[in-house]
Amino acid sequence: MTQIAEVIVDVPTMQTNTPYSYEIPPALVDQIQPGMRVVVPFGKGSRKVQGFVWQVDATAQPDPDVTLKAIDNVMDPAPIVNAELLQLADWLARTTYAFTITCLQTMLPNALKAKYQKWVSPTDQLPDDRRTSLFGDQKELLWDDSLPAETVKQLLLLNRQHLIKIRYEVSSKSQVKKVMMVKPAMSAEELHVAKNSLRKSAVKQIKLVDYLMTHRHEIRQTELERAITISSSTLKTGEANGWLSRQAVEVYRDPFQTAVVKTKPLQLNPDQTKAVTAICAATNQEKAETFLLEGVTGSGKTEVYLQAIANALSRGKQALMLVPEISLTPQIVGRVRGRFGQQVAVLHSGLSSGERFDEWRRIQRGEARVVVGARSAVFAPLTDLGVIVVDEEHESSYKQDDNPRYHARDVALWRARYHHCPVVLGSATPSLESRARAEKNVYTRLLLPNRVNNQQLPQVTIVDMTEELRHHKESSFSSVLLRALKERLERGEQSLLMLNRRGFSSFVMCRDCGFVLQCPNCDISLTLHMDTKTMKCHYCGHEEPIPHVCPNCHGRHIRYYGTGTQKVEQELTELLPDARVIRMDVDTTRRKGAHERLLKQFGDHQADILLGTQMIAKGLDFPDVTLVGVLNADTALGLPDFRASERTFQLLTQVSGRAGRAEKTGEVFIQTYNPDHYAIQLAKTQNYERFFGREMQLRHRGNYPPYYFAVKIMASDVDERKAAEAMVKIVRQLKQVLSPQAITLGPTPGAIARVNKRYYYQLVIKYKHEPKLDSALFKILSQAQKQSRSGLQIAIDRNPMSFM
DNA sequence: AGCACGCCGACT
DNA sequence: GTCGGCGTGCTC
Repeated sequence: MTQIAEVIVDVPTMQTNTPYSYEIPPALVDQIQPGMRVVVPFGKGSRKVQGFVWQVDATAQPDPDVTLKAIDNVMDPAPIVNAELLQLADWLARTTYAFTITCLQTMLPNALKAKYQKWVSPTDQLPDDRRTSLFGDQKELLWDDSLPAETVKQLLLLNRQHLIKIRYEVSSKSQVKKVMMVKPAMSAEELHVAKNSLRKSAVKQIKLVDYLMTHRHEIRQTELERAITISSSTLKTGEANGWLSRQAVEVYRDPFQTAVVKTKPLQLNPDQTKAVTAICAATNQEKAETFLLEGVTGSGKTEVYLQAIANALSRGKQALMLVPEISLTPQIVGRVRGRFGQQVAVLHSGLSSGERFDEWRRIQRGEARVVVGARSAVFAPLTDLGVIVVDEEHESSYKQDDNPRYHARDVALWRARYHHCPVVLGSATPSLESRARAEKNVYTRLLLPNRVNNQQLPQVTIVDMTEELRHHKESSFSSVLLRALKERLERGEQSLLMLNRRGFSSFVMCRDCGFVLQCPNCDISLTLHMDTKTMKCHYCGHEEPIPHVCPNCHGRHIRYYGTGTQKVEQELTELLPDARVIRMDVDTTRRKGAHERLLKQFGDHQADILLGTQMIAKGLDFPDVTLVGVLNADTALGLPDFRASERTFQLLTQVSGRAGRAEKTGEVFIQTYNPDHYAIQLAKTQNYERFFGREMQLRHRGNYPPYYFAVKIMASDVDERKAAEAMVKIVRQLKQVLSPQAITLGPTPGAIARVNKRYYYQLVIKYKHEPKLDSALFKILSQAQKQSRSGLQIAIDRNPMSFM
């Protein structure tokens, strides 16, 4: 009886988002297992695509109306997606409205994605003149986008006449790095004999034989060549003569540049001990308990994580620690590696695709038992988890903003249930969702109320900028902040200056007519960049020269407005000419490693002031920083989003925590135009509990999460009318299935109505219990697929991070 | 996605 | 009368 494999094919569409049945050829019967990649024929002709074996079924009842095709090839000797991750992919696809294939690909390193190539070759029937004009003396021709249109036309015609053959090649992008190793293949005595038969002039060969006689272990070919200055041809001769053997050995690319300094567990304070004990108990009892670990900056959360991980390891289990990308600094990685050494694998965006793949394989093979990484590391192929840590659990970067729109925290909770292990959600300012669950005892709350060594909380001053504006000329710096900065310079202490968000600043406006330079593709003003002397669009990347004359009224009074980091830097050098300033924003950290380099410079006291965007608020530990200034606390508050206050509070609390460590008390200045706003007032005293209470009231009153679930539906099209029409149709359709309790907001144009020449419309639905919503949304997606040819795109975001 | 089929306009 | 334009439907 023929066996049947259910295969998820690499064709990301709604219609193909289901397993397809294939016959397993007899030769592959005992090889094919779920989770392996295979090559299958798909569609008409001989087109081949990659697929994932979803299920192998010996007793499947195939649809008698379709004749099954057979699997072409197996791409892996063993499954690369285990049973757990297959199940997870299925769950992800169902909960995020994404294709199963997209979910599978998201879980795996990019190196395992399929690479497709199409090759054409002439048949015997192809006339010789056509053959030479197309193929020259080549046997095969690569058919890709680089082929001229004329050639493509010809090839299509010839294919219709069956005069050429098309071969589809599916391969893995992955490249296992190999190095050539050399080792002696003869005994020292035999080599001695060989040496005597050599001519005196064969200097290099004699050198090689001498080396082989005295060094009996395996060595890298490149190392050997360098050590005794011989070339590879000498080695080849040596191999031919049987002196040595060469072998290509698989190696891992080592992403760690720095050496590890071994560290010991630190002494815990009573609160930490309580937390560690609780987490360890859950690990030991194999209980999928979720802990919410609340502790301000400097309260020693990391040490709790490390000891919980150590316990899991001591039980023979593995551990996963998620950290927001932005905080995944060498400092934090070093701390984990210092404790657990070679067992640690790190996954973050700074790795090359090869390095990432190698780290992934180390995990897959069980060589790495602790994984530290950003969002996508939540899919690390660990098979026996003892604890999962999600640090800074409130961070919005845990949510992926394209398909699959998953939240790493949710995936972590899923995996914990699967592995029967605890999850530790750590934060100084938990998300309202998590804190609310702790309130209802769904999560176990663990508190670290004190800073280690009882450090003082910083002194926070709120500076009313409207007041400042009345007394002084327009400046990014209030007089109090400026005075404080000068003091630090005199005392040789360091300061952090944070500018809230990059985009809302530094635009160009004409003083005469009020014209603001806009992006031609998006509905947003262009931002001034002094370094490149251009105007840039932060959404589509459009770039154009800085105008000196107003394009609208041709007046010459065109001026810069707002504050960007560059402008502040300039202002700073004017106000404090002696200060050494490091600017850190998306522009200065774009290059690989730039982020770390700047931080190291600052840590080494090569600068007095670190000026930057949000990225300076996270995961930095600089003991000599005694002043933190927030230049514009409320840019986020002005946004029409239900999470605006939460974000502002979190950011201010976090950045304030950067001031003053050890014996030096820190000072914080928060400049704002909304000095009485509760998010700002409560950040001043770092009173999370009061903020939580206040914000929950507002969320309750406004029917917002966590009291309501939400789903956001976005439609976009180059034709504005089509996007709007689609949205209207969707609303009408949804209203038929929704109960009267559901609340719909919109449809409205997107916060930025046009991005990259596409118009955006969106709709948010708030609901508590809508059993028919899910299937209605899937129906909308499959209907939209039919229109996708015309350019209409529909995206669904469940539990969106914002309603904008 | 990508391939084939199928139905209308400008050419030998 | 045909070539080939791209709208539509389907892929085990």
